[in-house]
Amino acid sequence: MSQRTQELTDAEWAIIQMVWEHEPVPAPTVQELLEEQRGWSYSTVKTLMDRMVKKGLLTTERIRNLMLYTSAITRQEAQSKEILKTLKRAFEGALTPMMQFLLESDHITHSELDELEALIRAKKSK
Amino acid sequence: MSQRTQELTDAEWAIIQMVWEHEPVPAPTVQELLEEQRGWSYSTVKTLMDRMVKKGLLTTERIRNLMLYTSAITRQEAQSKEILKTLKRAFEGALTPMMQFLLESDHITHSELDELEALIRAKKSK
DNA sequence: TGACATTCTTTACAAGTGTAAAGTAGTCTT
DNA sequence: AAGACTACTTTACACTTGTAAAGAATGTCA
Repeated sequence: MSQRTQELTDAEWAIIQMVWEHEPVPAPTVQELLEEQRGWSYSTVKTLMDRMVKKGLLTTERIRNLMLYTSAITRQEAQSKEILKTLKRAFEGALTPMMQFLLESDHITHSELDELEALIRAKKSK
Repeated sequence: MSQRTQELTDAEWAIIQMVWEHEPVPAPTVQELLEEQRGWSYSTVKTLMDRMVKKGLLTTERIRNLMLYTSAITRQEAQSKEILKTLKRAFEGALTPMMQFLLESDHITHSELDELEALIRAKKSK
């Protein structure tokens, strides 16, 4: 059980985000947190979370009758995996074209550009 | 049929990459091109491609007995969709953290950094 | 014209995903 | 102790995805 290098599905992303922010957290709380955003019923959330435990994405600890869920992978790990997937699939592994694409997409503000410039400069001087 | 704003699966990415590079292209050719990489049989490739037609990702044109496939979305559209998905899922829509993550992650070379810097500067002056 | 070869079509099937209803069990309140 | 809450468990079901075998149709060469 639980070979990690799993990919997260969309539903799993929604859930694990909440877990990262609130862990250790019981399923009902996660359901409430996602109510608005997704409109999932308790059953749905609980089912998803239990599947995630089986996959090794979350772990549980039982306190009396309450199950508390905790993430089993870090946000960084998950982000990294996700980005690499996109990089491989859509850009055939080439990082610069992907960055370029991001820059060119119109969703970037002037101040974000400044920030990035600073980041690059910092990176270069290292 | 064929509302577009579909996401591509992994198999679909593999196929459409070949289509972009060789279109208009018949299924057997795509199968040969992917033989090495994926080891898919003709049936598999053909099934996938026909599903993609149904989804509006590819179109076909029949010449006598040969079906030629052509992409119905551009590489840019697909890349954009893919990146936005990652951005939304994994970075809650925040572009700078994602770029930062990319910068900090792997082996960006010095010259790539230069390139990016230039891109940013160009973008800013626009 | 019959035998190959090539390509297309039909059908299938298991695993994974999104979604949840219904039933059960334990806890709290009066 | 009965009823009401709350949380957990079981079961289900349709749709998508990866994978392909088997059969049908068409074209080609001897």
